Amino acid sequence: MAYHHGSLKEDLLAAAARVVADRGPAGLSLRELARELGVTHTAPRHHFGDKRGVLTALAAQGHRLLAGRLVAAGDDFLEAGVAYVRFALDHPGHFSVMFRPDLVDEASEELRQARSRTRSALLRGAAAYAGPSFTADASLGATTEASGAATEGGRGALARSGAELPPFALLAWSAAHGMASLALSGALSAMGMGSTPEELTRSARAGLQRLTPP
Amino acid sequence: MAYHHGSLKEDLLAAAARVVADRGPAGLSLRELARELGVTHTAPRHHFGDKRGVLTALAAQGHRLLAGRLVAAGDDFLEAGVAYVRFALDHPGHFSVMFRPDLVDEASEELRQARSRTRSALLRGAAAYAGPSFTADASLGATTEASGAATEGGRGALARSGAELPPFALLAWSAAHGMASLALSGALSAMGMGSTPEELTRSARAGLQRLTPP
DNA sequence: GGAGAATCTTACCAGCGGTAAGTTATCACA
DNA sequence: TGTGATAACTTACCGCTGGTAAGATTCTCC
Repeated sequence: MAYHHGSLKEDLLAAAARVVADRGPAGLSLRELARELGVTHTAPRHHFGDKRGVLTALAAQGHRLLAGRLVAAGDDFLEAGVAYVRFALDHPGHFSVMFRPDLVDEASEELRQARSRTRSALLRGAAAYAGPSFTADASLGATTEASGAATEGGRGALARSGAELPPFALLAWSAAHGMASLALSGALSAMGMGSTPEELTRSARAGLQRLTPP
Repeated sequence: MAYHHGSLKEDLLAAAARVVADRGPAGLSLRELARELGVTHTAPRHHFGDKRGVLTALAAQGHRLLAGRLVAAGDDFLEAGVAYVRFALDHPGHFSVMFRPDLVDEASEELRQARSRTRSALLRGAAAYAGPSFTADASLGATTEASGAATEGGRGALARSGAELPPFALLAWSAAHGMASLALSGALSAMGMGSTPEELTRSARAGLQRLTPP
């Protein structure tokens, strides 16, 4: 066994995603991860600092993935919502830490940047749906990795002032988020409302269609 | 100090709700709770078995409270949604374990009964909104504590088959759940969309109003 | 007042996250 | 080519946690 693992950082992240996916963030043990990868339990510390660091990196990676999917859905509000749900089902490990500020390092610059992309994509979708009265910044740069922190200048009213996010947009985001959360946590089945991913996708689309812009 | 604490079970539950409310389920330490109440760390075991047992009791208590509020909101679909969000904000400790089957003891009869009340209340609200084409059982018995397990007979189509919950109802529940979750986890503020409880309540009402029944 | 059950304690175990200090490999550069 | 700096990883330790087993104390009720 080589002293240098080679790709410990990536492997740790991938293993963490897998474990979090089926045991939740609380069920993650750095020592177990390290054992699995054949290193001692202090090796991860070098790359991520501590457990919080691992979850932070996972969240950032997730935000980059999600933002990419939302942008790929284009200006279609419905498809963006569906894409949100599908992302959660496809990457449950990432999803379950992405919107949990209590679990991550809020000071992480990597996380802030990644999260800002998701935020922009969400606002852009809402703006497109709401019509010309709201305008979001078009230059979201969803694919450039090292694009630096998003600048606040040159944005539309919607993108600039989050607090004034129109209720329908907040509700739509909440709906997609809630549906994904309920499904992933197993609450849907526990409440006797089991659904396959396919049914859930259909329900999301059908439900969002009943939501009218202001 | 008396050997018998007197109300250890209730006190433990109340303390647990408080701790979970501001540190999450993972941040709960039975030992810390026991210290706080002046007993040794094995005392809780007698009442709840283990940590999972505490969270299970908390979830069951929460479901009874929530079901009560939903029933109190009557057949008004909008108000039920708003009540859902308000409940989450009022009882964050309870709420954060109620829809997390991974954290509780699924075999608990107390939990099953409590959860069944919430389920009935949710379905009843959806049925009332959807109109006479869907009918939910009227005898939900939301106040009788020892009513026993809900019988499956004599229910309307909506209440009987959860999988066929109409998309708009699932979306509405998801929206209320998602909004509450995002607010409680701090994700709303983290994404730059901070909202006070009052704003959130208004947004929930305004958003749900944009949702049309089939 | 005595039997039995409920309630709580003492003593112990393995596992976890985290820190400090030391070892080994790789890489940049003379 | 070799050497010094740095990155990558290890060993050894700490306190805390949840959980179990076995025992002590108090209450209940006949």
